[in-house]
Amino acid sequence: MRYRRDDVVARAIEVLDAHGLAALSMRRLAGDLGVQAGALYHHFTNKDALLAAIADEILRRGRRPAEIMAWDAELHLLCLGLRDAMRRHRDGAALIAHVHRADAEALERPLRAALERAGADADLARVGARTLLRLVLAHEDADDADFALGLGLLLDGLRARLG
Amino acid sequence: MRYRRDDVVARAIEVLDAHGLAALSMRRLAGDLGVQAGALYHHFTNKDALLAAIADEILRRGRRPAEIMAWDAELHLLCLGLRDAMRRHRDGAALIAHVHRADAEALERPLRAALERAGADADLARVGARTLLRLVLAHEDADDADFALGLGLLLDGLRARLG
DNA sequence: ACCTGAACACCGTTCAAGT
DNA sequence: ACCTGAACACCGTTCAAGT
Repeated sequence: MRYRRDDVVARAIEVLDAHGLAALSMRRLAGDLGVQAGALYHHFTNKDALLAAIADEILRRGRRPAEIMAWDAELHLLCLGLRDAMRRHRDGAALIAHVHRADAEALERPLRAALERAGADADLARVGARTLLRLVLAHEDADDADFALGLGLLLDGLRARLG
Repeated sequence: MRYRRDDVVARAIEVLDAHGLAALSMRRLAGDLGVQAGALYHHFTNKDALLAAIADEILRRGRRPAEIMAWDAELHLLCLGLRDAMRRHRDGAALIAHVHRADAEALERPLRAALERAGADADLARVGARTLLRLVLAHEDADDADFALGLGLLLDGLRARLG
């Protein structure tokens, strides 16, 4: 069989959903595709690059069109969207958290941008974005009420600084 | 050579500090001690148990005597203590975060207790403790000003609910 | 109580060579 | 462009047997 990069990502997401992140090894995925493990290195420079591509695809699928709204409502919606996207897949939060360690920038950018539009300075925008993102990643297993409570705590803190 | 459990933990912390969490394998640690890898399973049921013992020891070393103070000052101090303890070791935050995944309870308890003493109900105490802990783990690499800012955000949110 | 020796069932990664 | 075959240098874990 011959595959393109996107085929490999799609199959990797299937393995993830069916067997979890711990089972998603290069060898296992290759075996699933019916190719040798080394063949995957034609598509990705290493495993982290594959995981990043999976995270990209998961987040792309969960992306919704931007709307014009108040900054706190926007942050709320961004966090909910992120939470929904990652909860659609087994070990989604663990995967996103792993990728976030290597590239914090990409995930935090939309949150930071919303904070800056609300008048936050660079420091507050950066820290606020990071803290919100960590909150989302930390509460994957929490129910919606717990998540809303944690998010409310943080948004209150931000409101106290941004009016 | 013959070792006791505590010797192994102490040496593991040395390996951690010198070479990082990724290099801290059972085989490597055993080699460093001059024993076979299998010998470690006399002291720990598995690698996670070893990592938990390391985390315990790191946090034990960082523990300070309890003082009587306002709940928000106490939370502030607990978070600072946790941050200091884990920053004393290479990959300290990653190690604590890993152990926290398996046993969230132990690390969150003191934070939750402080929140309950402040009048928080069970939900707010649980979510507040978890969010604070995640904040500490998330900002290992941040400078003190960024950390203080993130912590301030959250404490403001808590103050708004607890008076 | 603590360790050896040896095995089992895995990993990620590289690379010359093939089509 | 994509894959094979085979190797390299590792993992965590188990367990009978030794002292």
